[in-house]
Amino acid sequence: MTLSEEDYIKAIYHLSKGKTAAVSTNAIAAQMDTKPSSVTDMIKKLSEKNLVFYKKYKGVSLTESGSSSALAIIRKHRLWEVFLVEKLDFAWDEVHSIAEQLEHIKSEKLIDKLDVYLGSPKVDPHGDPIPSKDGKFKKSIKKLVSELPIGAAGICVGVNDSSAAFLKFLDKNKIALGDTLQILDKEEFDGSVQLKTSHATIRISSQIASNLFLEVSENQ
Amino acid sequence: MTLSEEDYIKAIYHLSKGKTAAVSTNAIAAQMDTKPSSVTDMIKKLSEKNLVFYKKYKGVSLTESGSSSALAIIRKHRLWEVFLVEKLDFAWDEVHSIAEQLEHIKSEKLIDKLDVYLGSPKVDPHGDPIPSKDGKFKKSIKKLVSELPIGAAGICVGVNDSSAAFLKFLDKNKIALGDTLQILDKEEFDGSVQLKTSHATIRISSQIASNLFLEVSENQ
DNA sequence: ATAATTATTTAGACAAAGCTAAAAATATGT
DNA sequence: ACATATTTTTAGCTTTGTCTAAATAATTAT
Ligand SMILES: [Mn+2]
Ligand SMILES: [Mn+2]
Ligand SMILES: [Mn+2]
Ligand SMILES: [Mn+2]
Repeated sequence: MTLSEEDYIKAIYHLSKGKTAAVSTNAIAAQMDTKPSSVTDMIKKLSEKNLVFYKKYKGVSLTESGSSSALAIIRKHRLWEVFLVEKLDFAWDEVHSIAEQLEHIKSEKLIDKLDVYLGSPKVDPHGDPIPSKDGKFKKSIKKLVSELPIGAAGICVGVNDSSAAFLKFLDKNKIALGDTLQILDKEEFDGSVQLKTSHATIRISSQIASNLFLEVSENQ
Repeated sequence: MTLSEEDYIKAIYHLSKGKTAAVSTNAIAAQMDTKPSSVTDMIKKLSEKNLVFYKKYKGVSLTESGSSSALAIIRKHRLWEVFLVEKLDFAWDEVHSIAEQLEHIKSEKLIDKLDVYLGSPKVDPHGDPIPSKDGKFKKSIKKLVSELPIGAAGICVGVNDSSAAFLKFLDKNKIALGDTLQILDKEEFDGSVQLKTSHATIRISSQIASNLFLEVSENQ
């Protein structure tokens, strides 16, 4: 598989995650920041290699083989992210683009040894689960503050929008990665949320609430 | 610079190291395991980008810019090799092909942090020097046993030929990476060498002697 | 000084991955 | 149901990096 094929397979995986329907050409083009015509070309190639099911005009979905390839790439991506943050001291919002490159390094032994070296982590620095070597992982336990019910608590593991303005807001309110946060109240009218942080109780707007991810315990 | 351009620049660097003459098209083709016509094509592109001096039929040599690019890639290659051996516990003869991929990852910050994490090593696992960020390094102090005079001693840092047969020979004679070896005598007739190892005094053939690298102190 | 050999370059082709513009299929609104 | 809009595909072109075969330059041998 070429680097580009790997990125397409990964994009298709992420787009079909959750949903059951086939993924559309335009959706892939948007995700990959490329043109629909290029996507059609690539889809044909992936179909030829039995990585996707493809019916003209009917969208695309991963085969068994495509799905396990996607999981292998995601495993590499997230293990490298852990390495960058834990060992090289990168900030969690700097590692994605580097891991986007490292995920394509070809050596099974390298990933096995990296996994051992990192202590076989189960989640990456953004709270996303790391698939095991055979492609299994706990279903995502990462939720937006806006999706959680009153009373729910969790560990802050990431943001949707990592703009400077938003990160500044978190800083000002002393919210950091790893902090435990609890939802005290939700205002139905405007979607604002009353949040208990490690330092204070604050009220955040619905925009903020739908940008902040918490890792919550399994049964939420 | 593309991955392929980087590999060509590195090959030209290695081929012109030591020698003053320009590097020939055929030499590059042999080193890169490709065809001379492909080399000519690539050389034109590199020349266009001012990475090499090129005169038709007269060979090629690196410009200042080409040379510093080569050193940056070599720095990355060797730092990753140190990482693989020191941190991931790879054997020194397994790391080259993986580093051949890792050397192309683009992120200055990544290499700076990797360097710090490894304690700014000065040599790679094969005894080759690691250029500093600004492209400086001690000239190679790695010599073949066959090139050294009687009396010289050094640390075993590598082999030319890593065939199973040769590695088996080293194993049988209890010669390992990091061992100190000393040349006790050289036979002019057949080039064989009497060698003091950590465990015994042995006689090695000229083939062996020209396959075994020692790191010797600067003034040898 | 020629002739033969070797090295290098050119010409033309191909596969991968992308693009634009146009055509065809599907979906939507009235 | 039909016209309009949207989505998807096709056709044709570009760039990068490779190849083979042929042409040309440089070197070596007689
Ligand atoms: Mn990628
Ligand atoms: Mn991640
Ligand atoms: Mn390389
Ligand atoms: Mn090395």
